[in-house]
Amino acid sequence: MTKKMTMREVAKLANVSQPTVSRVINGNKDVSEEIVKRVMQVIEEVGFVPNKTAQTLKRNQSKLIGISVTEIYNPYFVELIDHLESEARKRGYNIILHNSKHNSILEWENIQNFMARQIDGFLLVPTGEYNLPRISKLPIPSVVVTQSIKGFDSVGLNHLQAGRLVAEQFMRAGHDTFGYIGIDADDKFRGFENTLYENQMHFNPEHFIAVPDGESSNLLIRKAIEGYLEQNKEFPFSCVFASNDVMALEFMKIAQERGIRIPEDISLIGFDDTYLAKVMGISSIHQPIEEMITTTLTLLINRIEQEVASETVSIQLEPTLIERNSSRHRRT
Amino acid sequence: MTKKMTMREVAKLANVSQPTVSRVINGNKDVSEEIVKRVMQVIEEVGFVPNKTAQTLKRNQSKLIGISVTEIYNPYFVELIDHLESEARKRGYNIILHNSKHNSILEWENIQNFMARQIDGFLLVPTGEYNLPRISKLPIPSVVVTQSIKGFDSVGLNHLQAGRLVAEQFMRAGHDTFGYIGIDADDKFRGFENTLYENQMHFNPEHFIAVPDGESSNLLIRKAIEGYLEQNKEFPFSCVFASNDVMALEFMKIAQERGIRIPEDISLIGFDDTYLAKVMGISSIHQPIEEMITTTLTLLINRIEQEVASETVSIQLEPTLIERNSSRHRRT
DNA sequence: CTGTTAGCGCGTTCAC
DNA sequence: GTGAACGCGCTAACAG
Repeated sequence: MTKKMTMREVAKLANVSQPTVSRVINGNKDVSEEIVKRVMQVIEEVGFVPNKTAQTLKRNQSKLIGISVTEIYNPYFVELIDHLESEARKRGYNIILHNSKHNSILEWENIQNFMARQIDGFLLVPTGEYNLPRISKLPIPSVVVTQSIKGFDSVGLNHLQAGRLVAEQFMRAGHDTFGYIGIDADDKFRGFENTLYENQMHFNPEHFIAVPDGESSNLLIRKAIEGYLEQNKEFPFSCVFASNDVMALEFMKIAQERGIRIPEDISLIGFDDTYLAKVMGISSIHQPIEEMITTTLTLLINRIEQEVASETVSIQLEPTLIERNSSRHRRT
Repeated sequence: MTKKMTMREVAKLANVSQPTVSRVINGNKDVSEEIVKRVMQVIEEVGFVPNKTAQTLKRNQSKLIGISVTEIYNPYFVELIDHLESEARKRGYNIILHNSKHNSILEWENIQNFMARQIDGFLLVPTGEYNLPRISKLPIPSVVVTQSIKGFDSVGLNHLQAGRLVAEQFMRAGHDTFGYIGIDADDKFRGFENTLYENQMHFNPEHFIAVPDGESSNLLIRKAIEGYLEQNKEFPFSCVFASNDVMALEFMKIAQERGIRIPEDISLIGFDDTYLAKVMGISSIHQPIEEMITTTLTLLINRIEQEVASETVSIQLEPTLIERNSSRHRRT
């Protein structure tokens, strides 16, 4: 256990002044080769690493970006975080991850902590509307990911279009009774429903399997679906759209246990196109995660570096439907 | 966008000196009620949050714990991170997450970054032995999780015992040809193999399906298993132990595609007891994650707070076998 | 080219 | 009880 080194100690060992060490580290050209070599030598030997916390204080920027997600048991968010970390690193930033667990109070605590840690800006998968007003008053920029919100910088998916893609696919395959599994009647549901209406089809509200809001707990999802089955004896539809892959997977398992064949008896399409869908052969709406991350980061970093507060930007990316076995069946 | 506040500005607004604000925030008793109220009032109004980066500099402790994992696509690590975050928060610490992606170079960079960010200590799921010597020379404490390493503070699972449990279960069910899917002949494999030998059974080395080291990529795992099948026409064993749930799941999928029934034709036991195993009904070795986290954090925080360098501690937790459908079949 | 000086926001002596 | 002065490790401005 060697001691923690400071620039002053390095300076002493190299027989130079402390600011000179700073110049060497920051690649300032105005230092003689001779001294650069001497200083680097010492740095190597003692394993000196500059104290970013002091740099932050001095430069008034931490090169830290916060990300607050609502949960991490949904593999979609894991992918998001993973890509974000790599991409941010490439651009010279580190990330601080916080999980709000669908809890607005916790979300606000997380953001306070972001502020305390002097992050330069943050990304947010919001728990709801609750904190948005205060967030917009914060002295640092933020971008909402996954959803697009008016009046906020945000990068999301065109959920209406996603619902439309699914509806069209189901209709094309000859279905005329439709099911939905999700938390509430959000945009992806509306896109789904509207498209059906536009085509003289009908979505029966009783075919909506409502899952309680909160973490993607397999148990809760299972309960919701089984509860639904108890009331209805069987699934009164020939195809179903699940609002995320975790729900789709759980539906598939329950169907299998009951001897319901997928896709022959019921076609299934999920959402997020996570590895769960890939492994299990579940058709799913693909979100362009990488594009989403690069777009989001570019936007955020622009806000950070040019403090000019211009109009808020709300970007929508386009979904695509990845077809796999779970919906490869044509009804006749 | 209000401006970022400092103690000095709060002090001015409350007509007190900056140190007084500091006292109020840190709950110092020697401040008159009157002033406490006045200062708190201002703090509320302007939304002041103390700058932790300055506190870190002054106090020489950041209340930050680093965690470096080798991957995050294995749900086991996600659970680990999630529990760690909550538990650390309870104890007044935040965490910084880094992913080494099974890359020792990256791992070292991550650790350097930890140092730069002034973390107080860190947890490590090591990529291998490569960085261990330098890590032990660092001026801050660290604890290895998931494995127990001699000469290091570490908290791991008794992998030998885990392998033993699986072997015993398979033998009890009447199997006499055994398969294994994993990266190399690690402890869990050795425990498995040894137990077989002790019982006059034989593990045929050709029944070892080797998966390349690296991220738990479903694709790589699939390739490895399919490659094995090509060479052997069929699986030459009636039961198989997979060294993590991701591999177990992939094996199960491939078996299903080939019409091999699980558990009737082949019994399957996985490792980590993640939600993948739960959802898919795969038997699995359970790691007591919560106990592991609390033990690890207690150890690390002790090291942080009492700088007395005593003997290194190496703790092994006991695994349990969770039986599900994938191994519920008795051979006769 | 290099060293001296000042100050980022905060906590911690010290006087008063 | 409260304020003035100092310093944590670093960068930036200015001398020389």
